[in-house]
Amino acid sequence: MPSPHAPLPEAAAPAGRRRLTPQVRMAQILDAALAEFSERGYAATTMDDIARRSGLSKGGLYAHFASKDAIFEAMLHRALAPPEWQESPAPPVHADTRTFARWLVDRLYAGLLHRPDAVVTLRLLAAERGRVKELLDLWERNVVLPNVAMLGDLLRAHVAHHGLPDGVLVREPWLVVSLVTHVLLTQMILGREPAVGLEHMRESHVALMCELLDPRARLAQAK
Amino acid sequence: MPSPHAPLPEAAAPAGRRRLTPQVRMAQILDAALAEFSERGYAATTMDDIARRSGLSKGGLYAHFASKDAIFEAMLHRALAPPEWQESPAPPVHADTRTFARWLVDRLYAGLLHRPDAVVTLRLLAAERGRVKELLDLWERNVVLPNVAMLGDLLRAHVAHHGLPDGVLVREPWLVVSLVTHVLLTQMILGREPAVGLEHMRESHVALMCELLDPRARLAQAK
Amino acid sequence: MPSPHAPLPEAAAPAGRRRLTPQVRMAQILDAALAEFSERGYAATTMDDIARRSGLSKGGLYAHFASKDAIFEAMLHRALAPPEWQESPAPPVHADTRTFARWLVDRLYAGLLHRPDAVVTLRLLAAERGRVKELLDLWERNVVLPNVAMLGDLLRAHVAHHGLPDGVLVREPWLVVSLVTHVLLTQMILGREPAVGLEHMRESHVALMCELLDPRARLAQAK
Amino acid sequence: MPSPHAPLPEAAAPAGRRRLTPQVRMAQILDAALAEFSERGYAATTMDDIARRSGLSKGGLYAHFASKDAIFEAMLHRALAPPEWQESPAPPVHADTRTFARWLVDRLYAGLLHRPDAVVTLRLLAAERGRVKELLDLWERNVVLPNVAMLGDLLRAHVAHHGLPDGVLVREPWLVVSLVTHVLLTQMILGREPAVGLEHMRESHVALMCELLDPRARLAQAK
DNA sequence: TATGAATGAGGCTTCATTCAT
DNA sequence: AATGAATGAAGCCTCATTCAT
Repeated sequence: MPSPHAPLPEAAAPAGRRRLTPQVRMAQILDAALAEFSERGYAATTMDDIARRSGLSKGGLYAHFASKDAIFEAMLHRALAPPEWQESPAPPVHADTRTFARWLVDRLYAGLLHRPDAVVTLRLLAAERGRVKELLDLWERNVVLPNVAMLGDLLRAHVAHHGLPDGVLVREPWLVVSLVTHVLLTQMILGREPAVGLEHMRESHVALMCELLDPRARLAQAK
Repeated sequence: MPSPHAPLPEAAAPAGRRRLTPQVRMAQILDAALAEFSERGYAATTMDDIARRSGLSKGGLYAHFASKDAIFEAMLHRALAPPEWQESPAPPVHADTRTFARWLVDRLYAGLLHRPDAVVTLRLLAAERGRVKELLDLWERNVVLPNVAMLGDLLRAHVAHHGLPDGVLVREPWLVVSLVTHVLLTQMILGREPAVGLEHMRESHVALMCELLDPRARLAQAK
Repeated sequence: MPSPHAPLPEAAAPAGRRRLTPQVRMAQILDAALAEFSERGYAATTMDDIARRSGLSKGGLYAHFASKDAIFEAMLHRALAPPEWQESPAPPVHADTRTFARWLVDRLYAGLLHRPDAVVTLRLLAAERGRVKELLDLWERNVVLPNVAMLGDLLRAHVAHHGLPDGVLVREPWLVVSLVTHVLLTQMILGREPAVGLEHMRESHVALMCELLDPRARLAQAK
Repeated sequence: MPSPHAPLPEAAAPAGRRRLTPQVRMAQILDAALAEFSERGYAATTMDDIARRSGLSKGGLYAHFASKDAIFEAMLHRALAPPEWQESPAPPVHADTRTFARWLVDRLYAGLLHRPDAVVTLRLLAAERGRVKELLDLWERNVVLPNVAMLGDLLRAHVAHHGLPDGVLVREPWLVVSLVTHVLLTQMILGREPAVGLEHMRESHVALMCELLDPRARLAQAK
């Protein structure tokens, strides 16, 4: 496929123009749309931008989507689809607290911070909030709340199994999520990881969770 | 939304050509700009929107600002100016931990969550990040980092005064900020307070800080 | 005014969306541009004027030219392209002086005064001089100077062949050009031919050249 | 008077604001107008340009002229006013031909080429021809034609006095004007003197006139 | 399906002119 | 007389969308 920027020598056009299946084309378009929308926002992104990045002409987009808005919506629908949790191994609820905390933190980082699309999508959601109200509600109901609930179940199970003292963290599992949102916000706004480094932050988060879940161990250690 | 910068009731603007001092006009324009930009984003906001809301004709804006971009930048400059910390009373470093924690949390909530402009501005920063890179760096250096540093000083002072055990929170004061960013993100993206309510969240935050700062009290209480 | 570049009768443009090849469209646009620019000047000509005259919508122009300025420049480039001298018959250098002089004057008149575009273009060049400096230099180097040089060659050849006395005209061939610029200026400024009439002026020019080239014949005649 | 570009420190404003007589002010404005209009043309010149150059505010212009067009017209009226010929010394009609020719050429150069305003004004006339039709007619009747007529008188007187042979130049005095228009056109379009230099051209013009007026002298000299 | 010329609405900006001061 | 904020009408240009090919 000739790059859209090349002056395209007429003779170089291959005999058979690439004809892709609609599914592949639409995926290409949505990829391009995510990249472009997240770089410039909805209003500042033109159909030409998307067309160019997906290797199509402007008019060609309309063979697959009815409008710019339709592309945007389809793109977000795909990006906000609930991730597959099933394939993950069983959570080490019965392991020692440090192992358990590290596993939890790793899950959160993997789901939110290590996926480039996640930050990009959140940025778009914040920017175009007015355009996608109902999609946001859907996402909260289907993705956010269930995940927080599951988090609570895991925490309760771990505390019960080890006979750890009660604490806010167990009663308010969203506080765990709260921890990583700092990194998220930094990336959303400053566009880069916090200065201290992701690895350092993860260690701090694990340590914090350990202190909260097992204060006795901390006091014993502090002696 | 009553902007904190505009003491003028908008309803008082009468018809007819009214000449105001540039200072007043510019403040009006920036107020209008903040409101409009944060509703629709930079690209989707028109000069007509801003003009209408500031009670001016479209052309009239150009007597005060050279371009749409100049308005945007001036607006953010004003919004990101370091707030006045001096007027606040002395932090109760020597008070008991709960009082100290509540004071800290209150400060954070007051500075970030209870000001309507703060969320709105953060949303704009996330959306138009590419447009205001250098402003963001400035803001981080002049506002964010100093505040985090001051937070660390306060925490260390409190812990030292009361002979509390060492912990992550003291070593990594940004974790405290981390707590409220969850609310911030929720407001940025969902456009409303978390379902559990701000008051409830504040209590949880205070409790969490107490647990982290004074684990002995928690264990004693848990008996 | 039928442009020499547009073989298309303008009246044939029907309503409805008509797609033409870019070459044809661009020629139409440049024709329209020349007509409009020369009527009102660059600044006072609107894209709507050009669009209307080329049978296109305003936006349509931008499918072919990036800006008003690009149209202007392309139009002048075309207008200032060196004319085709090759097709003309061999200059009658060896004929008698009157025939030779008449041939030279005819060439100048044909090249400068009888082409409606020439005056119009010169007017534009004078008016928008600041906008097209480098184009002017190019034109002088590629068109004006070579033509003056060729003029000198012809004059020298004629004088040598007939054994005529030396004179300023042969040493300074630009004086020949000088003769017709009066008409040019009149047309540029007054917008019409001089009151005495083009035909009369041509006769005067021929006579003047004869007097200068062959003073002996004049004196013989004057007796 | 504070420069319009300076940020004007309020306190620095001198006690008495300069109040000029209307005549002086209007002359200043017309000077500024000529300079600005000739640099950019009518449409591209703004009232602000003129105001700035005449040391006035935009609104101030309207205290003296009713509109932009009124300024333009007044400026041209002043520029096209017939020059004062009376003060010049008597033409050396009875001197030898070379002296007479040089005097004539000098007059033309002084009147047209050595006055910077003349070229500038002609450029404006060519550019804004449509705007000033009737002014142009007036100028032709009152300035151009009388001067050409006077030229004819002088030539006839000189030829008669010296018994020189009849020739086109005497019958068609506009041919003399024709000579200098080449320089005029060059300056109008290329914005600079011809490459060969003004002095050289003047000598050539004088020589040409001598050849035309007195062919016998030329032939005698050529022997 | 795909292309890209074409449309038309609308956005940013300029500027002649007005007018309160 | 003079200032300069303010208006309103264009003007240049962009872009989502349509449609002939």
